[in-house]
Amino acid sequence: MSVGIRHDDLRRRNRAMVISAVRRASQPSRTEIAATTGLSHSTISTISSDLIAEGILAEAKGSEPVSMKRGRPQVALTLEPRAASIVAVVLSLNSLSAAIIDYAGNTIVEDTRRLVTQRMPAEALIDECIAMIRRLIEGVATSGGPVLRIAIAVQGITDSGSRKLLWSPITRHDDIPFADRLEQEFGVPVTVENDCNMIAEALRWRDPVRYRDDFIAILLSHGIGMGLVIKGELFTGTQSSGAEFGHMIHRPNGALCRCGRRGCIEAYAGNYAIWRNAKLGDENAEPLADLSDDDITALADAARDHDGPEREAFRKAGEAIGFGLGSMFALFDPAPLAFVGVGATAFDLMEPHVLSAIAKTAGGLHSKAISFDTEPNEVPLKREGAMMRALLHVDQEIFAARLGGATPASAGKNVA
Amino acid sequence: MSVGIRHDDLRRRNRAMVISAVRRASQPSRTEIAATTGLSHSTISTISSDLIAEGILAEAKGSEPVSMKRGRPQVALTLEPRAASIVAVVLSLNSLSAAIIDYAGNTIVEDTRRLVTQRMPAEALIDECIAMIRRLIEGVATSGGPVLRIAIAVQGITDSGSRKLLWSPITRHDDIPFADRLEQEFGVPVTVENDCNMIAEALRWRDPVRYRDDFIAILLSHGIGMGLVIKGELFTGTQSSGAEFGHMIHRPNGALCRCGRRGCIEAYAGNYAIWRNAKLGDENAEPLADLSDDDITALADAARDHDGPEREAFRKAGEAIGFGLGSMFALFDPAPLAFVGVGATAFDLMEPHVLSAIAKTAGGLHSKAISFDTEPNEVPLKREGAMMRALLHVDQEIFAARLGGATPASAGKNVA
DNA sequence: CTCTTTTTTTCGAGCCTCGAAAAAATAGTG
DNA sequence: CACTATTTTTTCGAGGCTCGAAAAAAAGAG
Repeated sequence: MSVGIRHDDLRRRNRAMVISAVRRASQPSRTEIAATTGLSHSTISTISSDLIAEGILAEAKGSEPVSMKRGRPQVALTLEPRAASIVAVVLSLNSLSAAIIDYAGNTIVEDTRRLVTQRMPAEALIDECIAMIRRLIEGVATSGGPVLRIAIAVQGITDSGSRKLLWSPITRHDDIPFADRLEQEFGVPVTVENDCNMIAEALRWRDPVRYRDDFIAILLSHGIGMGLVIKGELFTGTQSSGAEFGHMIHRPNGALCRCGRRGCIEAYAGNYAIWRNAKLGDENAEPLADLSDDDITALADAARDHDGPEREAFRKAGEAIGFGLGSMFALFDPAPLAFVGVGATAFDLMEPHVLSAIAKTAGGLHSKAISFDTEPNEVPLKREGAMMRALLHVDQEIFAARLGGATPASAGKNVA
Repeated sequence: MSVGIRHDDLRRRNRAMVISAVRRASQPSRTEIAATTGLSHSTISTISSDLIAEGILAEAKGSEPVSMKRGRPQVALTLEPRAASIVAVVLSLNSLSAAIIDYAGNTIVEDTRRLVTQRMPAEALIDECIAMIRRLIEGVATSGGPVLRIAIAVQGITDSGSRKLLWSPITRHDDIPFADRLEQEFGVPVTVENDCNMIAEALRWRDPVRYRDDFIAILLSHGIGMGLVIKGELFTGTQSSGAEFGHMIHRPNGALCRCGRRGCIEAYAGNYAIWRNAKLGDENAEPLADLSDDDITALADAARDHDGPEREAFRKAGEAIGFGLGSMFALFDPAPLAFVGVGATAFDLMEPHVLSAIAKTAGGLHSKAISFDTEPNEVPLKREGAMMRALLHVDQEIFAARLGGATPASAGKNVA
């Protein structure tokens, strides 16, 4: 059971609230923070002056004095960019990219490389990550705050502790201990998380009005991924990263899936499945290893142009997604949807079939709560998501907990 | 966003911890509470003497001095039965039952009636509840603490605020405002919740070792219901009680379901579906309104006795449940399962097919985490679940929040 | 009867948040 | 340009809460 609240937890939590309020709002004043947190002005004043003294927050000097009201003007608080930095890594099929990002969320430097991930040993994958991160860190050695966290977004299933890549389509190897190895190497906490979960995290920050407490991000690419936010929390499995929408069963004993099983949603709606249905008309054909985005847009163009196997393939994909969503909605009710990835460019071909399938399910009851949005480019979302995860960790676990003025890492600046 | 922690929240939360520790453990001493909550002995001492002074807890006098160690013996703390009482109501197809239960969880008085729920107007359902509760309360007017909460467990879907019965197989009417009407009538907070969720809550208290942070209770009866606990929390929909396992889609456009749609799991695994498959062999036949338990056990006996349509019907049921579980496990990983209700007596007929279906899904990966347990009698579980919900509310929301010595019920004592 | 051991209570110290009042900083006003 | 009204931020004392240490309480052991 959860443990009692000690006296020092209180400060820690309220510091976390203040930091979080500053990260969320754009340059809030102390008064605004008091309003959103419900804490008193005196408390906010104390905490924020501590945070400023510690070099975590700063007063925004040169900004617009937007108020134009009478009275003492509000002073906007910002995150101090040099308080820390983090590394966001995105590892996908045949591609690795990494960026160093400051505490305010500005990218300082980034790099991308093509790899042949499926032919590399597990160790080589780890080594490539380490090498890229090391190059980036060395390149910016002098500027910026200390790196306090590394977050990796990866295609595949990770453990619920975000330490290992349990299974991934980008490699034949299992249980790759990214977090342990990178922590050894850099002496900084590291997490590996599912890329679709990171996409969901990113959407929340991009459009907090639309994507608030409950929404679903579905990645339509070679496979089908999902990131799920329910009741304000990223939804993960109890043992793994979970939320494997693509491997819910659409038709028992149905089409052959890349995972080796049959009837998964992905086996109807993944790019390889659409291609297979359109070109081969054989649900049991071995899935292709990779397809270019152009292959898919070509299929979509053909489907838009004339009736035929292409159009039918997209219909089947939409149907599989719709029934799958209907089953999910039976569990937790409908929520706004974002379709991400190259498949989203063809979503117009699937949408009517998605909707008609949902209408045949329990989810159809509240179909007003369903809305679709599409975002073809998933890459920046993955990076933003990993970035936000890392920054939030620094906010909540590191900076909120620095009590008593003892600020070990950052060379003597605060303490006043 | 969540609000900052005020100074008085601290006491409230720690009082809640202490009460919860006493309810969970059997008669813990102050020392044990300090250990499980992580709070200091002095804090526990202060809080528990407050709670005793307020008449919420009591020292167990006549109990066994079980220790036999040296030193000052521990004094066991108990819940004071007369601190409060609650009403637990269970409303099912053609049956209404209610009980008054004291703060320690002992049933003081109970009653059950048969009703013809499907022919009653919505108002009549509410009125029957009110009448039964009123009779019970008047019967025990003098003894026991004041009624502080009423919890109703009902078949069907409720709203996420637990105020209304949105839809139910027991009546043709929708949106029945049980909570509002009963609150008006009794002046006490009331909740209506899905019965399967209450079953899950009850299992947690019956066997906290097996059913801890993650487990699934599936009710096999006329329809199929589910109560889901994930990461220690009862899982509900965002707008409704959710967790409608029975209406996940097993076969798109498949068998006719009681809900009017097609291919739901329930349309293969509900009692009416098994009966229909065994007797009529027609998936499209209109579902029967009701079946007796004997009808099902007769089918099960026949299926055990010889191969034939009965055995095949149970096979189809097991398959539907298995694929459904597999799809759920794709979302949040496998968890221990409890099959509850009359269908559980026939679970031996379904189990191999459930397992073989799961093995064909992503859930099959971690099949070691799956364990089955059966409990044929769901009625006491529903009542216990409703009881625990009500008691926990009193613990957490009412008694934990009685701060500042203002204890209306108990005459002035603490404050020192 | 005294000593040892364990539990529970008491007491002062140290934090934390809060409200009220003071200080700071600006726009309006004549 | 001095003064006033207004709004934000800081300061300060009060009140609460938890904690650790020490004291008190309540047994069994010898």
